[in-house]
Amino acid sequence: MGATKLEIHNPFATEIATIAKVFAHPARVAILQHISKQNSCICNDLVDEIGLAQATISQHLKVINDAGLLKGNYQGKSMCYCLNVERFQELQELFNSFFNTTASNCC
Amino acid sequence: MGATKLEIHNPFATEIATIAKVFAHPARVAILQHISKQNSCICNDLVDEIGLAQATISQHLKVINDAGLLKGNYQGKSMCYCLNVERFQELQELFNSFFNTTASNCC
DNA sequence: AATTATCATCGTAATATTGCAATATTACGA
DNA sequence: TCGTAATATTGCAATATTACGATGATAATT
Repeated sequence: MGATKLEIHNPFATEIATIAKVFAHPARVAILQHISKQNSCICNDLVDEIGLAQATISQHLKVINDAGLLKGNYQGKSMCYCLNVERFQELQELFNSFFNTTASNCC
Repeated sequence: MGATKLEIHNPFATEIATIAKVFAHPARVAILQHISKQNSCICNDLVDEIGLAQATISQHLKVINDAGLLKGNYQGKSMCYCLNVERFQELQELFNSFFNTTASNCC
């Protein structure tokens, strides 16, 4: 007991929760903001900007990337991260469909 | 080390993360869906519907309630929960403003 | 008042997440 | 290919979250 019982919930609820988890940490929100603000950005900038260790930033970037939200390619010695805007907007629409259907069903 | 360094992040990022956390568990998403679908609903129904123990449902309801998303009042022997639609839409707008500003800033 | 039904809270165990140091990997220039 | 800079991965400690049984509180019923 104690573990999240993921399997018992309906797929849509699980999907929304999975997406929400990506945004459920201020460091990841800040990283997304910074990446989009900079057009492209390297991990080292984020370390300075966010104020966490390089290993920690890299770990958060992995979570964001696993959600499909990054496009990255090497530029010289460093990674150039860029927001995958299509995927980002896809998640926004999923969220909005949850919000809209839930709210409209209500009393 | 290991603890979430909440205090170092900008207030907007922290706010978005706090909101996202509410939706970051499938049980809470399912609870919100069920509450809105039923117009009003009592905790016992949720226990049957979601498949978690009463204490666990109650705990999730507290998280949802702390976010201002519930209107509840006693109805006979049981609590009648109802979605606070105004607050719900407020959170939706906050989310959308994050999505929109982040996406529009991008390369 | 005792009983019953319903929900909240407490205590605790199990699991997940966060953060960092140390180390590994990758890419490039000399 | 050696050295260096940048990022990823690993391992571990600290903290947070999730889940549930037990208990407590409240309201309607008996």
